[in-house]
Amino acid sequence: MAQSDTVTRILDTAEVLFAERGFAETSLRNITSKARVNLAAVNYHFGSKKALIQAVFARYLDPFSARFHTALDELEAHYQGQPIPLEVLLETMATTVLAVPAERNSLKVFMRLLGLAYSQAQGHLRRYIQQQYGDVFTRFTELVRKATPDLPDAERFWRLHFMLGTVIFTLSGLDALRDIAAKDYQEQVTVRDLVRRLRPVVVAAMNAPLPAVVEEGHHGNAQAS
Amino acid sequence: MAQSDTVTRILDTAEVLFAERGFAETSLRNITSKARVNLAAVNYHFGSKKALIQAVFARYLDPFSARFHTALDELEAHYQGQPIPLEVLLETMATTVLAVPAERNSLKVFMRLLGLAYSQAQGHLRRYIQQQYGDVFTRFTELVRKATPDLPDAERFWRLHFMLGTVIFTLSGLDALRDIAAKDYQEQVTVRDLVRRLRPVVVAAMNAPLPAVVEEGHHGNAQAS
DNA sequence: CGTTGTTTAAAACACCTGTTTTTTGGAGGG
DNA sequence: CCCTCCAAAAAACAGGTGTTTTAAACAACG
Repeated sequence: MAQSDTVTRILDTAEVLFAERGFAETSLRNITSKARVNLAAVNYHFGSKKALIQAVFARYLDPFSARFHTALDELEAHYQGQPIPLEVLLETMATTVLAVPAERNSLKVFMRLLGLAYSQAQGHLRRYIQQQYGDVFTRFTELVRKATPDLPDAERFWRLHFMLGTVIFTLSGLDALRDIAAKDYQEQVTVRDLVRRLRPVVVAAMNAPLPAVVEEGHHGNAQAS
Repeated sequence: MAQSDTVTRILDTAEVLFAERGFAETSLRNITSKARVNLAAVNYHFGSKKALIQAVFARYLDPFSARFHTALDELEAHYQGQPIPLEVLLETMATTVLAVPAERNSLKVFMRLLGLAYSQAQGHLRRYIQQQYGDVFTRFTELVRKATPDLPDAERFWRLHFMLGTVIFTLSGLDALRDIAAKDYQEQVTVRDLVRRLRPVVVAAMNAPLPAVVEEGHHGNAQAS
């Protein structure tokens, strides 16, 4: 028991502290002291702080990836080659995301971590996630492509990322937003309530009319780099 | 010359490094050495690292706040009490955001900073921005309220934050996204191009149908804190 | 001229960082 | 029993952190 206990206690403590304060702002001593574990245990079991961070993510993303793959398998079997409606795809993804951390009641932590993965520079993390779980995302976007055949590829790409931003931004900053909302609207929102509000917004955004074509001629001081 | 030169050189260097690596990951020695300025100059001129961070933001947000107020003044004068259409409000905000850093060709930095302000914990920053520039945002949301009278207050609140997430997430992570997009779609996007794509999406999202009412009865294991 | 206040330079301060090494403890297996 | 193996504990390491202090340079003013 003593063996794995230390490892999971480190992971449990680390994910909470990371979610609360970010990676750079959380020291190994913060983690080990709160987990009542020796400082060297992190480097002993994980090798480095970077590896710890990746392990924290893997504990969420591995089950997510597995669940999502099987969910998509079932969808494809059910629709037998016909395009899966966009609403169904989005619903499936939402359900899977909500299901993964439900077992440990840590949906909030999971969302915060996702937000951090994108915002904190931490180049190694983005690379790790990309090459570890990129195929699930690729598979999903391919299904979305079949579901929205009228959308130009580039446009769909951007809109998917727009909506990714909406969801991650909202759910990862949920605590602060919830405080404001509760103060102004006497309403205690839950994550599931937010997902309910997000659904029509995301669908409408994906189905929005195409942007007006930009007039050629003076492609002026558009900022790059 | 020597007086203000040091200050602006610190600010110029700091904003770039902050945008690239975040606040905690950027040390004062990084800044001062790259700016070829003495280390103590930061604490001398700004007092602390926190104050430096706030000063970096103030240099963008002060002009933005001023410009946006006058732009809203003109809109209100033009529409004389009649509700200002949502598209006009959004367009005005976008124009103002784009106008502020255009003078120094630092739109990318501005966007990254906005993203960091929300994602990095840095409680002091959120508090500073809130109490320093909260009134502009309040004024804007009030105008949006008049522009969308059919939307329940809570729904509008959330949708505005959804769209805030979309914009900040997209524009602050623009470099990474641009790389992917360029690789897959042979398309070199500019910020202005993205804004053009964002416009119909945001409008459609704000005008999306209301979410289905949740069935009462079993308000089950919705996750909170 | 001397004095004053402001800016820069250099050094020191006290502390915290991730990581490594050394030492200790205690199960299994021969 | 001894001995190996693995985990934990304690200590040390080398370097970086924000901030403060001490010296020096320099302009402005009487």
